[in-house]
Amino acid sequence: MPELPEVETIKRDLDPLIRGKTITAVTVSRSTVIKEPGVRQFKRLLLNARCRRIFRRGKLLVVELDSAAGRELFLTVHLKMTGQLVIGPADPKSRVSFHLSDGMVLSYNDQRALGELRVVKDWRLLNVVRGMGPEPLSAGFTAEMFARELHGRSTKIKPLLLDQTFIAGIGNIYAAEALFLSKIAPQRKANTLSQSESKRLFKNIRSILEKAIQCRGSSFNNYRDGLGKKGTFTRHFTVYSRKGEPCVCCKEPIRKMTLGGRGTYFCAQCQK
DNA sequence: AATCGTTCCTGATAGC
DNA sequence: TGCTATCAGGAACGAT
Repeated sequence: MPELPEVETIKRDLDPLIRGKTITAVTVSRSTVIKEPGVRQFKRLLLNARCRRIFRRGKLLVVELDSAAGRELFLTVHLKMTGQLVIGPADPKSRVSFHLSDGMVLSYNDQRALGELRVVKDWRLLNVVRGMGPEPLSAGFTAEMFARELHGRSTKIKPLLLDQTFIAGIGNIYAAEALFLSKIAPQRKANTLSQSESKRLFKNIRSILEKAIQCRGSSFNNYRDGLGKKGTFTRHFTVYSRKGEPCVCCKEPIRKMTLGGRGTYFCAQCQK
């Protein structure tokens, strides 16, 4: 599932390739992924629009455009579980295709069609963006801020890390990996973490996200980067999807439980 | 505020 | 072997 490192990789791949390009055609084969406005309007607004840049906020991709009418527009893409945004030759499996002025095609692929595409005047007004928590890798977000926020919460730490209004961009894989690296049990209440545990978790969230970005993401199921290639962080998983396999640290079998409705992998021996 | 269930969706797979 | 029920989960939403 695309989380911050995967979405960041896509953003970095696509940005230099779409800058200044004009959208010459939009084809839609699965209209339900287009959430706003209607499909006709969606196509009309994007036709002959010019791409300025693409950026990321949390797990959301945002393409900044100048419309044919000279207005500022934003195409937002949330990949959810199986979404892919890939530039290259036309892809017959795509749900939505954006044909570009240089002959390349930006394809939105999505096996399960849970993703969401929008064209909006102001991306900051989207529900998913309003109230979104801090970017874990931004310089303005400090270990002290993180510790203070944890202190005020009585909810379990692992579901809290998945809460996008608490911190942006972390999903099921990196929450599990960061907690293992920090030796913190996923069911611990956030406000029971000591200062040193909070600080350790903060640092490890950053290091795991940075390392995953270096690896161009985790292709656990069907994630692909902006050029259609797999990421390699999957081979660095310590707990995620490793139920029954020996812990890399103590050899105890990795366990799986459900927390907040999500599969949660952990080592009962190492994580306290 | 925290927690739970429901919805969306389709391919992989566990279990009979 | 072959079928079917279950599972995977990001996020919004409503109920408790």
